[in-house]
Parts: sequence; C-alpha cells; structure tokens
Amino acid sequence: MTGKNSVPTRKDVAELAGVSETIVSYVINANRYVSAEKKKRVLETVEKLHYRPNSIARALKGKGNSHVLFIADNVANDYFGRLLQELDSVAYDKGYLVSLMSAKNNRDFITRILSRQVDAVIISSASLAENYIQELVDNSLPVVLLMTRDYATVHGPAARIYTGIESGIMSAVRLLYESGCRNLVHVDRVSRNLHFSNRQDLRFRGFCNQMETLGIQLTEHSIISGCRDYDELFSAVCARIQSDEPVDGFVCRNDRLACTVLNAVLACGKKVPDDISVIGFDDSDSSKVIRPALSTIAMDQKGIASAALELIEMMVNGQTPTEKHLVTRMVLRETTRQ
Amino acid sequence: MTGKNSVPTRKDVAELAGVSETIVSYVINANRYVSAEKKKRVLETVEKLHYRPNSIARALKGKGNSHVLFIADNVANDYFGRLLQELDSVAYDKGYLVSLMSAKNNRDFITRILSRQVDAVIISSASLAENYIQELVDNSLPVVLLMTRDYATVHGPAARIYTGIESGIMSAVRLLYESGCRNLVHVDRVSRNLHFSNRQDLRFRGFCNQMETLGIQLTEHSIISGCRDYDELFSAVCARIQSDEPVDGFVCRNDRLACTVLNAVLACGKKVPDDISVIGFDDSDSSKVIRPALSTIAMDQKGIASAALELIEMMVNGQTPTEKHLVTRMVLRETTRQ
DNA sequence: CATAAATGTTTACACGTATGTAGTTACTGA
DNA sequence: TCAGTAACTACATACGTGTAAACATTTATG
Repeated sequence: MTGKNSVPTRKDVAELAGVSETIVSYVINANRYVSAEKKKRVLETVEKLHYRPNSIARALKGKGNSHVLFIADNVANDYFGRLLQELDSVAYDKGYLVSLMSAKNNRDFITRILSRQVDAVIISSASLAENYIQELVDNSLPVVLLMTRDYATVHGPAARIYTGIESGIMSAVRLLYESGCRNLVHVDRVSRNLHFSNRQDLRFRGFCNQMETLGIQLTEHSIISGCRDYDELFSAVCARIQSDEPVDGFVCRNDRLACTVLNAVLACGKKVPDDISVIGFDDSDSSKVIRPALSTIAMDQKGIASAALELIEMMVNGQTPTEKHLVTRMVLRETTRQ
Repeated sequence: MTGKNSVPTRKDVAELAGVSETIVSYVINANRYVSAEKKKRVLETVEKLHYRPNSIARALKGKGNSHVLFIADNVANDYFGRLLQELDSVAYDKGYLVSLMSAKNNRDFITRILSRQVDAVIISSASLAENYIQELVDNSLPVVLLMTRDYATVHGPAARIYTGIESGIMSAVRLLYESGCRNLVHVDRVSRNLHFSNRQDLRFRGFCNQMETLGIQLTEHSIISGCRDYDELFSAVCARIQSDEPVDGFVCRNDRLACTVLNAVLACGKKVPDDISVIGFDDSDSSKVIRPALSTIAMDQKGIASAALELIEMMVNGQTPTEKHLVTRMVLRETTRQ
C-alpha cells in the first residue's frame, strides 16, 4: 500500500498474500480455477485489508460500474422522494449506486450521461424530449422508462414500467361514479410554463377513457387546467363551484392539487364528501394530515424500484427487456363516500 | 470510432483532426501550448463528434471525477427532496454528478464509498456513526457535514455547514414567548427504534438553550418524546392537554409532527392560536395546506447546496475547508399569534 | 512410460486518459 | 553563423482492473 491511508489495490493484496495479481483477480471474480489454498489466503488478505475492487478501473475495462442514473424533472416531492428511497435501498442490496439528474433538453445532457459510463438510466420525466431518450437507446445504453406518459416515438430495446397510474385514475373515476357522482372534474397540474396534459399523459388519458366508458360526454367544464399557481387554482375551483355547471367530484392529478381543491370546496361552504367528493394521487403526508383526511391513490414505489432493477439486470446481461406492470392502491379516507 | 453507435474517444478526435492524441488532450485541458490552427481543428472535431472526455478514465488517472455522494438517513421527505433538488441543480452547473446513499453502519459501507472514487461526500445523517465519518476523513476524502447535530468526535479537515436550525428553533421559542406563551412543549421525533434527541441534536439543544435564556425551568413535561408513531403522538398530545400541567405552545421538530399536534389540539376543542400556538419546521407542503395554515421555519436549501459545493471545490483544490453559516426563515401563518 | 488432458499460474496487453520528458522546429540576439 | 530559447509536438508510461494466451505442473489414460 502506497500511503498509510490510501485505499488498497489488487497489487497490495497479491503481495501480502504471496500470489500474483491475476490470482487475486480470479478469486474476486470467481471465474477461473484457483487452488483452494491460495484462494483461502487471498480471501483472508482481502478481508484483512478491506480490499474492494476499484469500480472505476473496472468500469474502464467495460465490465460495468454497477451504477444507475435516475432522471426526473423534479425530485422534490413526496412521490419521487419515496421512489428514490426505495430505489436506493434495492440498489444498495444489489451493489448498485444511484445517481441523480434533472431532465434537461440539451445535447450536453446526453454526452454527459454517455461519458459517465453508467450501466443504465431510469427515466421518469414529463419534459425530456423523446429524441434524447432515443439517442441513449441508440448508444446501446439500457433505458428503463417509467411510464407516466406514452413514449410513442421511442423505438428499440427500452424497458417499460407501467406504474398503474392510468388504471388507478380509472378506478378513482369509477369509484366516484358508483358513489353517486355524476359531474366529475379533472384537475390538471399548475405550472408557469403552461404545458397542459394531453392524451399522451396517462393520468389524463385514464380520466378520459373511464369517462367515455361510463358514457359521460367530456366538455370544457370537465377539466380545470392552465392555472399558474395554487392561488389561481383555488380561485378557479371556487368559480367552478359557483358557476351554473354542476360539480360533485374532483379527480386530481396529485395530492398537493387535491388539498388546495379540498380547501377551496370547504371555503365555498360545501360539505365533503356529502356535496362534493375529492380524490388525490400519491398518498403524501399532506393527504394524511389535512382534515377531512384525503382519499387518494398510493403508488407501489417499492415495487417500481424492484422492477426497475430487475429490468436493468436483465438488460445488462444482454437479455431483451420485458414490460412490467404494477398496480396502485386506493386509500379511502374521508373525502369520498362509503 | 469503433462501432456506429459507440461513444467517441480521444483517439477518434485525433485521427479525424489529423493530430496526435496528446494534442487533443492539451486542447481539452488547456494546459499546454498548442498552435492556434490545430487548436481550432481539434475543437471543431470535438464539436462534430460530440466528444466528451470519459470521466471514468479521467478519474482513474486521479484527476477527479466531478462526483459527489450525498449520504442521508432518508431522502423521502420534503426537506431532503428540496435539498437534493438544489444540490443537483448547482452540481450540474459545475459539472458535478450527485449520487445517493442511505446511511448504513457497517464496514462495507465505507469500502464501497472509497472504491467508488467520488471526489467528496456530503453527510446529513443522525444515525451514521461518527467513527465511520472519521474513517472517510482519514482516507483524505473531502467531507462536508451538514450540522443537524454536534459531530463532537470528528477530527481532521471536515467542512461544516451550520444550517441555522439551532437558532431557528431559538427564534421560534422566543417568538412564542413574546406572544405570551409561558408553557411550551417540545415535540420530538416519532420512531420505532426509540432513540431520542439529546443535547447533541441541534434542534433539541436550541429549544433547551432558549428556554434557559428565558429563565424557564425545563421539566419532564416540557418534552414529548418516545412516541413510536403518529397515532401515539396524537394521544400523547391529547393527554398532555387534558392533564393538570398547562400548555400554550408546541414547538415541533418538523412539520409532519406539527400537523399531527395541530390536529390533536383542535380535536381537544382548543382554539389555535388563541389557546395554544403550534410551530413546525421545514415549510413543507403539509404546512401550506393544513387549516389553520401552519407557522413554520423554512430552511435555505439553495444556500446549503451552494455552500456545500463551494466547500467541496475548496477542498478538492487542496485548501483547508472553512465553516459556513446559513440562516432559517420564519414563515408565520395561522398557528401563531400576531 | 509416454502422451494427453486437466489443472493451476503467469505474462502481456488493453480500456481512455494525463503528463513528464524528450524531441523538433523556428525564432531571437550576438 | 551559432548558441540559446521559445513554441510546439510526440513518445512513453501510469492509473487499477480483466482476461486471452502462454506456460508450468499435476493427474489421468493408453
């Protein structure tokens, strides 16, 4: 070992164990015959020095880095936080390291990823251009898509995880319908950049599909979108309630929206859930502490994380990726009937 | 370039530009004389091929990886989510990649980090043993400590960021005192593992210090701790209110706790803030949507993130790290008077 | 016993990069 | 003209690893 406090290398192990470096390598990777005696000596030395192969050097030899990159628009919310936590947990168990990058639409973004030698990327972004994803795929980098929208134009061997949001929203709509609601409104995200959901967005699609299945005509009054912040949303909800068009249920794209909607509904003097039902999405802390407690849809973050890593391991091993389907869970609290 | 879809290397650039690999290297790193003409050719070729030096190979040569590791107990909460987001943002601008690891107290954890060749680690953990941190420092790995507690035994060149939580809590206590509260209670974390806060914990310390400054004697009734979950906390708060000991203010270690406290207070028929004040910590979504809206303390995640990367750059450049001090911001809403 | 086969070990090179050192050319001043 | 230097380029090596191929030794086979 060169310095007193430097990380030991294969060479250090070999010298101390009195064998060649190659033997050490074979023992570590367990892919060649090594005599039992030397193997034992090597393993003891490894233990003694706390040797661990340098993953950087290993990556350089093209043997994989055990490194996955998670790309999302914004990790600062309950859903992503928990997903990241689970991802980190299953990744750690499999020896993987998880890195993070916000989705950015410029070329540099792609070359950066490529130059990082990560083994795979997991993408959960509404804003990342599909041709960038395509480029990653074309560079034979294993890609796992968390389907929050329909990645229509992405071709080639990309793994897809259907998190169940579409059917989750559909169940929510059905639930409200069965509890008597006939005038549902879908609440879309608030944003300063004004890009609204469309049929590519699986939540929006789920809402529309289920409404159609129920034979309900969608109108401009069925959707609240285009609000730039939560105050605007609050006002929009109040205006909607006080308008001539009837409403008896709000299906919201996430809990944060749902809480604002709920507060607006209550502020208008309506009873929840008797007059109006509200349902959110995420099972966030907010949904648990707000009163009345918000009914919501919980995603299976742990399942998603496991699925992602399974798919990655498949792809890393050269297998063609499959699709994985997960389901959401309804969490019925106090803003829905029954 | 070897395959059609493979990442270009320095060699590809050199061949296409008609220069030697060394020249390319010098141009990229701008640390040697290169004729203007060749420099131009190289840069054009770099642009054309979208070449970017392989950070893995560069790291192997000991030139740094532009890679920082963020270690926390649990990223699944509002505070960490936003911090991570900011960290990712400033890191990206400086060319750094941010990775994630949950704090684990075993040797393997340390060797894993060391074998990853990261340039620095940022630690924000209440549970990671200090001797593990010490070991990272001893291996001359730049360490930035986010001070949520007093890392008393960590010696050597570790950078420290004081996020202002201690003075934040102190301000909160003072505020409640000045608004008339004379019987304050500190609400500690809920946990199944039952490790309570002590004077090492900066929030707890802040509470105790300010109480002492105000000349208020701390008793066993001044603290609610040891609850294993939020239901238990709810009951504990109700019991406390209905006991003989007076209460007129709760200072909570985070918003999630504060929301449960607030709901319990209201359930006991008390008026907030007239009878009892409640203050949280984090400025989370929950604090914004709960009614009455929760007064809370906001941390400067962006400032913390910037400070962390500044400190890291200092340490990477061989300078001895300094301390950084940030401040919290009081967000007064409806659960405190005035 | 000779030879083939199986087992165990080592040598040598490659991955993509940075850079010390040496080499080449062109320019300067005497 | 020649030495000396500045400006530029190239060679060779190293980082820590994986592994093909060569080599060495033991064991099995005819």
